[in-house]
Amino acid sequence: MQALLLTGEAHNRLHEVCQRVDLTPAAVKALLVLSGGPRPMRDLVSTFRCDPSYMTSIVDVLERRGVALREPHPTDRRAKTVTVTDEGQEVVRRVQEIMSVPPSSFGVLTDAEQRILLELLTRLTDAEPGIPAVMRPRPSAASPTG
Amino acid sequence: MQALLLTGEAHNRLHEVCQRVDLTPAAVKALLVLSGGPRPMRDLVSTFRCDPSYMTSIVDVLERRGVALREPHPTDRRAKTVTVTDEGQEVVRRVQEIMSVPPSSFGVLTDAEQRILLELLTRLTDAEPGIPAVMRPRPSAASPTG
DNA sequence: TATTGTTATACTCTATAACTATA
DNA sequence: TATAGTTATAGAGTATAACAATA
Repeated sequence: MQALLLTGEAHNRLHEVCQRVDLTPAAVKALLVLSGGPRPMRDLVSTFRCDPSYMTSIVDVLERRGVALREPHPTDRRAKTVTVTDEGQEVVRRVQEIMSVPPSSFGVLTDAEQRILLELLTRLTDAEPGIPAVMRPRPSAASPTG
Repeated sequence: MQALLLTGEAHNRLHEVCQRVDLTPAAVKALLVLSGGPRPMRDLVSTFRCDPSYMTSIVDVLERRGVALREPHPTDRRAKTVTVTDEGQEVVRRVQEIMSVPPSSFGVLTDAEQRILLELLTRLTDAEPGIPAVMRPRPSAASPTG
């Protein structure tokens, strides 16, 4: 199961990931959402419920880092779509690999208990509107660290 | 059960709490830890793994707001202990009351499932070092909002 | 010499206001 | 007139460096 509880070990792990891939936490989250397919900035703004100016600065980071690209929107000339580059997809894979290893504390639960926890959390997050699909819990083959 | 998953609704709730009690999120967290009894600044610094200068500014907020007090440490004259005032204890009660109502998404789980989730999360957080007692999950009489 | 805490400062994160271009 | 996005700027949040007092 994914490192869902951003507390203790998993919280530190997110910062570790950001250093490893040389991106800020906000940029990593935006990149994960974008890995599902190109989107106009305004979609990102509504997904993250942030100010448009802040999203501009986040996408600036993604472009400077070479992991995403602004492109003209096909039908609306005011808008720009943001697309993940090949290097960006590689970064996404690295992030998901690191974050999919559960914190070592998961070792105190049996496999059956981990499956139950996963199911309950999945239903819980499904019932919360506005959580992007890539950030919802889902199964993983990995075993706990530590 | 407490609003443990700081995602979606519960995340917004924390910000709502901060506005209601006129404190920053960091100050609320420090106040919760201090409600367990007076502590020297250095303890808070190690609990929150932050810089001492930042803890100085957080305790400044608590003192200006009248919810905590710096007092001389009984044996170490370099140190200061931080104590919650009566008004501070009242604020703690209000914070705990608001945060103990589970997000409405918990309504998708049966009571039995909520108890299982609580047990699993309790064991998980018990296995994570460095999480202050007041921030661990625990039972609550309240029903989900919404 | 090491530790507790503060001050001054700087850097990161995020929002507001004013603006351009397009719908 | 309203919407998509940018720029410039300001405000929170958090850290680093230098320091005073005490251990």
